[in-house]
Amino acid sequence: MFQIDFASREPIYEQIYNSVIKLASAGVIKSNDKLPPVRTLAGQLGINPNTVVKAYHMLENDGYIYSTVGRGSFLTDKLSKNSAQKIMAIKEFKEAVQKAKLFGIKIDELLEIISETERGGESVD
Amino acid sequence: MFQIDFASREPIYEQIYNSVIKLASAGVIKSNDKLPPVRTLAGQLGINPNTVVKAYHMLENDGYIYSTVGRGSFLTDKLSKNSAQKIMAIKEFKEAVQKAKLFGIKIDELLEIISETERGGESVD
DNA sequence: TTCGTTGTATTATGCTTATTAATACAACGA
DNA sequence: TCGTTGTATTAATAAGCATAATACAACGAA
Repeated sequence: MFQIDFASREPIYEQIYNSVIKLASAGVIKSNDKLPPVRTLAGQLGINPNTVVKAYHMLENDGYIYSTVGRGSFLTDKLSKNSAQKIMAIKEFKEAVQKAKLFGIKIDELLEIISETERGGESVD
Repeated sequence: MFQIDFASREPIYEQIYNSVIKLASAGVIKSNDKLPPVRTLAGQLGINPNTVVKAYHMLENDGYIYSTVGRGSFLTDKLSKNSAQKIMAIKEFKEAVQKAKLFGIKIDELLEIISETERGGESVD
């Protein structure tokens, strides 16, 4: 479910953080769902448990998950499928398209950028 | 003229690089304008000359400035106001795509938004 | 209660990158 | 010639990321 790009400049703990948001946004995981235990996820990804801990702490700090010793880490409802953040992202994308148009950037260029991003980005499934 | 955020995760040399593009985009600096000498800028920003050198080298590599020993560093015409704005717009568009991806927005949705924008913008009557 | 599960905390280490430091050299123009 | 300025080099320092190895604390089930 989680996938890490070790070549990326983006820190692993941040990739995990983003993965949780992506998975929640895509509806793959939902409120109150349990995340993999730190040791388990670390094992699956072949990384150090501390790195997972760091990501989980960030998520908890931001109110996206809550953790209890002995039970595990669970999604809050802050990351429901149609969150305000998703709406914001769409809005910002629209603005970026407008601005690009304003400066005479061709549609083909935008499409090219999107497909580049697609190739470069990590897949989440 | 240049401003650095020491708290930012973005490296200083990268901030300088982006500053030059932004300044050109805003028309504050123009083609053939001279940039501050590395030692001067380093002094003003309170950083090491090598850091400025790194930024200037990147800019030169990308064809945005040209440098001559004894004379200084100057803007090329690749960074005229319009092209600088275009470069900025592309950067912002890339960021918007990344963010959209983060929240699980599908490519099809992005394409749809683009074509909507296209339809809306072409209605000239 | 015991025991496995799981989050949390700590300390040390290695690695990479960013930045600084201190010089020296080379080319340009007045 | 001499000040200005870009370039090059080598070393040292600092910060962030990740690993390693443990230990402790709380929860729930048997």
